[in-house]
Amino acid sequence: MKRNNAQIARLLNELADALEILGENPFRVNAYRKAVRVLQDLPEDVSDLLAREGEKGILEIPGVGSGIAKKIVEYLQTGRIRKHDEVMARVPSGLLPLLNIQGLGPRTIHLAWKELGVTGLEDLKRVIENGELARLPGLGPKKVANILKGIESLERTGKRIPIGEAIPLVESILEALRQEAPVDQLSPAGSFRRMKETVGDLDILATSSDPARLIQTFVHLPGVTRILAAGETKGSAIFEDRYQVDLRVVDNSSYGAALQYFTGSRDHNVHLRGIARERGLKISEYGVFRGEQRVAGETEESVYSALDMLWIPPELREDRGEIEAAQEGRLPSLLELSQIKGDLHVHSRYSDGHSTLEEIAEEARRLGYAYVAVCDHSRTARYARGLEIDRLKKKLEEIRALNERLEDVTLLAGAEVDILPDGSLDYPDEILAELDYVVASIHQWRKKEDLTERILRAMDNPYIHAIAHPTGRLLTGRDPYPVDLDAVAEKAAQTGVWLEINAHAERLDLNDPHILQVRRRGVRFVLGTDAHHAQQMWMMRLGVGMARRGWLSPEEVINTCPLPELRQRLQERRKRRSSV
DNA sequence: GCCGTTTTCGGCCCGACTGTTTTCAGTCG
Repeated sequence: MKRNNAQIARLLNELADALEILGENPFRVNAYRKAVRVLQDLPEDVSDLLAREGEKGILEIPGVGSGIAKKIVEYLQTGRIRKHDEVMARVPSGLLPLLNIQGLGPRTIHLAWKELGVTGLEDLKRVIENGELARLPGLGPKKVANILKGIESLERTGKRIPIGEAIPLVESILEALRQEAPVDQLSPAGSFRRMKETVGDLDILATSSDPARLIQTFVHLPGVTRILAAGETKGSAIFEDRYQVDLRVVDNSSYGAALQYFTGSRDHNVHLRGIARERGLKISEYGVFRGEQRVAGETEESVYSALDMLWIPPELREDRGEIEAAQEGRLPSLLELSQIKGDLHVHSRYSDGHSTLEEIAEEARRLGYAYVAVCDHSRTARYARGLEIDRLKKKLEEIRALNERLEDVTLLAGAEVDILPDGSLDYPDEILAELDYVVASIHQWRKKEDLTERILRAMDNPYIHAIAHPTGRLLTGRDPYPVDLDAVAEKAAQTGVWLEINAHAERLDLNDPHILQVRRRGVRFVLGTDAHHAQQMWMMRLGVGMARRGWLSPEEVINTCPLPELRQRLQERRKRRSSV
């Protein structure tokens, strides 16, 4: 996210928190939160936008009207937002984080503050312990116990879950429910189904001949450490002290409406509801209604169709233009996992991977791939047992020999070559020329170093095909390194270098906002799992998820090519550069 | 605070669940 956008989003979010605790009009609070989400998603820094188009450009950001536009401009000019300062002066800052406690909302925080003088977490724990909180009107022992558990849960984890971590859990739950309970239809929903890079709660939707029994089975599955709710239509449980999973059971006639509703995103649904209202329709999780009459709901297709639009793939449902595209019949034909012909970034035992070439080939065959590129680290990457040239040559020989024996799958001799501080590459050109496929990447950099120039220079080398994990971010813990992605994308389009969508669960780099930012420049993308064990090659589906969220069609992704075409393209890149 | 092919004012998604209630408020998604 752009720096000014991130800062303004943070201030507006604080402002929203504080106003909520003060009891301000919830719609106003919501307007701030909406602006926060839009700013976080905006591909351009608002200062650039202001410089280029003036305040009118700011006003064109959806969800930003005159009030918030003024605050954005004020921040850019003074570094502050007066309204934020004023409101923050009225609310103890220690109260804001309390909104993250499950079971505790703004009304109760307000009450505890005004009645008991609570100004932070320590105060809150005190009035829970001494029983004061439970004596407030509307509260009682059970609510307070619930809040206490919310505090414990937040102190234990509180973090969003990477999608790659959620997938095995959700699939094991779905499997268990199919085996042990009366289920008919069953699907994940929520941000998990939209393949967001991190998910909060996990949502599952089902139909059943015996909903009560299904819900009871669910909340008593192995792994459940706490039951939050178990009603007629909804069960909610914490798995392994960490993952909240909600199961909702609905009637077959409203399954599609419920799936649509619980898949979200919230912004997508709000937008849909607005369109429904204009047409005298009402959408709920039970269906689409005209007055009392249900006009759609059995399938998701029927819901979208009732609003005169095409069914929208879940990965697009973020209110980023997909609704307009669906109305105008111009939704993209999205990349599918089944179209991926090979993995173009896997490590072997030669460097820091754990699988042999045979094991990698076998897994590729099992996944139905035609090829897989084994890209081990180059010599400078000593921490990762990067290959000296003699070992690289030995690997080349082994790959050639193995390819003689392999029938369905071809191994491509590759390397993940470090881009050195001066922008040169970690192997000489004559060595790179012997390799089928070369990705270049940065693993070491100085604090505050702007890496743009280094990457741009590397792209002048005719022997590299792609830039691996172009922003260097790690999903949990490390921000992107300072790099001007627009400049990189522009050069990539010029030179025919591809940009990697690194599908590793800990990276997802590029992610969907990055992809949306750069794809309009006409760059091509390549997917690689960066697997360090053959068993990690399943993560390709995470990369496909990012690509779909980035609106990519198969033509934009190199590894949808069959092997002969891929070889041709690999050669073209080298010819193209040498003829310039 | 935002927004507008019925609106520049009056809406803004809305239902489930729980706990505290004696008909509903708070929280959540």
